[in-house]
Amino acid sequence: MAVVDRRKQVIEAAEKSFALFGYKATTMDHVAKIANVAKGTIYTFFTNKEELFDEILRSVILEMKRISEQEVREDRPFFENLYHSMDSLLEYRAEHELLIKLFQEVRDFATPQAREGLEKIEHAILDYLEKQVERAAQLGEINGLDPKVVSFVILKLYIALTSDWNKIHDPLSKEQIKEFTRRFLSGGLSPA
Amino acid sequence: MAVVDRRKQVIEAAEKSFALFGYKATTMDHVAKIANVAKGTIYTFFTNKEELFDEILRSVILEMKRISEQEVREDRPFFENLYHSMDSLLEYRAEHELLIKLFQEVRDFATPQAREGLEKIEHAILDYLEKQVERAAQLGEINGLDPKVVSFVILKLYIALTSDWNKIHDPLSKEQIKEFTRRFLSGGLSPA
DNA sequence: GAAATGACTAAAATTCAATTTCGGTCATTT
DNA sequence: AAATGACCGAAATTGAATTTTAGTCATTTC
Repeated sequence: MAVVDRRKQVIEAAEKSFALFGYKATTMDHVAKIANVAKGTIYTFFTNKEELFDEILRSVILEMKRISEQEVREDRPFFENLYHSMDSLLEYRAEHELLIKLFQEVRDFATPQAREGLEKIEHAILDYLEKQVERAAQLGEINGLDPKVVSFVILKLYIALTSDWNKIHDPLSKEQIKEFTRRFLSGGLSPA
Repeated sequence: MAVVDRRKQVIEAAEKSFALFGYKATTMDHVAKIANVAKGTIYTFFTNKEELFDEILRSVILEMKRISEQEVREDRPFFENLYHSMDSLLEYRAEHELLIKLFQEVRDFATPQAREGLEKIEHAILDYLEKQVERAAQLGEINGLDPKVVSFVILKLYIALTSDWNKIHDPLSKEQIKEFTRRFLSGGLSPA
């Protein structure tokens, strides 16, 4: 198109700035500058800073959904799909600049908007996980425990192994995590 | 005894004050006042405020150990013992004034000493849990997954169900938690 | 005349010096 | 020898002055 797409410019600038400086330290003036746009222009597309942030989050969530769906094959067993989904999801979570920055911000400054943002992402993951769990339950691949609780516990399990664990021990390798979750989720603690 | 036990007076005063005001808001002057003792006297027993706090923590940990051991019968199955231990432990954690105050303090002020205190307690629980898990593994009651990881995951599972869950949903009843953990730990997600 | 601008405002955040609080000491008292 | 509490310096708190920033809107641009 002949005229520049200012909305896109704003979004791209905001993506960069939020990922680089986090929510609090991103100023609307700065976003406008990077976007090569006057500040007022931002407000013709987004009612305020939080809305702009929301837009970025929405696209992150969409991207995460796309990534994890890539790993799912309808004909593969639930555990296989689950492992690949969680693995790529948590890798994304651990490597995406914006998410890293938001984690830091929550830890160091407790910025409410950053916390809420991460909660939204976690919620989206849970929603998606729940659907997979429900499907597996219907196919009789897993037992009938409440899918809401099951998906919640699965997510917490993965976070425990990939991140909480590292606060007191050396990180587990991907192979160790895969092996542990496979055995733990498929048979619990019962002897083989 | 004829002479008053000043050490005991100090400890009791500190227990009260830490439980009532948390770490940061407890002043040595105030502890001295409650204990009916001059401030200098405290320093003949404890080198500094952190040491005094540590003394209180140590007795809390001892009390938790006592409580959870009360629930363990060598002749009962591992899962039974585990459930009763965790249940009483987490109930204690949720009801003990000092621990409640420390959780608040970590949440609201991020006081390092309060955080470290809670970490010490969690570590003590993990140590104890690990021993139970090792014993059960030796008896062939559970499989041979790494006891360190298993106990870590068990603790995280209980915390997920008894406290994390409540941040987004109505609390689960004790019965629901018991039933879920029993089925989940003994058989994973596999169909019955 | 619709879209874009950027100077402007009110509110929020930051700074910093003055003041207060508090952990820890130690000369004196019991 | 044990206990005390006035005292000290460091750290935390306060609040007034200053700066920053989200959001507005009269003006300009195309």
